[in-house]
Amino acid sequence: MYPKVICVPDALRRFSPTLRNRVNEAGDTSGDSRGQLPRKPATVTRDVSSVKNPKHRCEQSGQRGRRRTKANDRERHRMHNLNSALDALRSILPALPEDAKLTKIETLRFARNYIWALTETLRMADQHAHTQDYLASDLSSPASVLSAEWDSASPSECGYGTNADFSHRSSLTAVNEMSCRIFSGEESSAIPVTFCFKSLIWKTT
DNA sequence: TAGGCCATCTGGTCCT
DNA sequence: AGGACCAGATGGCCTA
Repeated sequence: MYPKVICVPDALRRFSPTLRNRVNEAGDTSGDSRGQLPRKPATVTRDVSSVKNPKHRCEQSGQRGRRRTKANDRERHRMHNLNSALDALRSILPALPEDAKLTKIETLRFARNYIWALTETLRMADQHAHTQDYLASDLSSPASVLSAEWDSASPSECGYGTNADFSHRSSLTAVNEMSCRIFSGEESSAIPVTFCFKSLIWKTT
């Protein structure tokens, strides 16, 4: 189903407690909260005269300049909306370890793979129900997936990838291997499927 | 210093 | 004409 596991060392850094502390110390909760300093205010425009690229040396006065400024504002607003949508997507994904924030591409990959994982869970639950009348509750509905619990698991338990896939990355950071068990309500009816947290992020199409 | 991620600016294209 | 969307370019910040 999934192709190869990709190695994203830079992204893994965000799971490091050390880096998380840096973020907290900076106190930056807006914009980029990945440990970088706050950006310039959105209303501050770039000094185009300092830009070397001729493309950026456009006339900023007169009607053309006003149109360009308005277009820039719209584009900024559009990108902010896009980022808000990404934040909304992050908010409904399972909690990350130590509040690490996924990058944009990681968020999209995680969401895609998480959807796949949920779909697989429902499919397996459905199969199980056919054989043992296992789940009387309506597991056929995605809304019935009430919670996701993270716990520790060895990479070999994940089912995707191999130990070798993770060993070199684990040496880079103090990342805990994470897995996700998806419940259908009561814990006693936990679907016997364990997903590897990192696999959901790193797996690509 | 290189590479990753990001915000922003910019001009082109398409649509209303 | 003006707005939305897109991709390229640029520079800042950060970590290894």
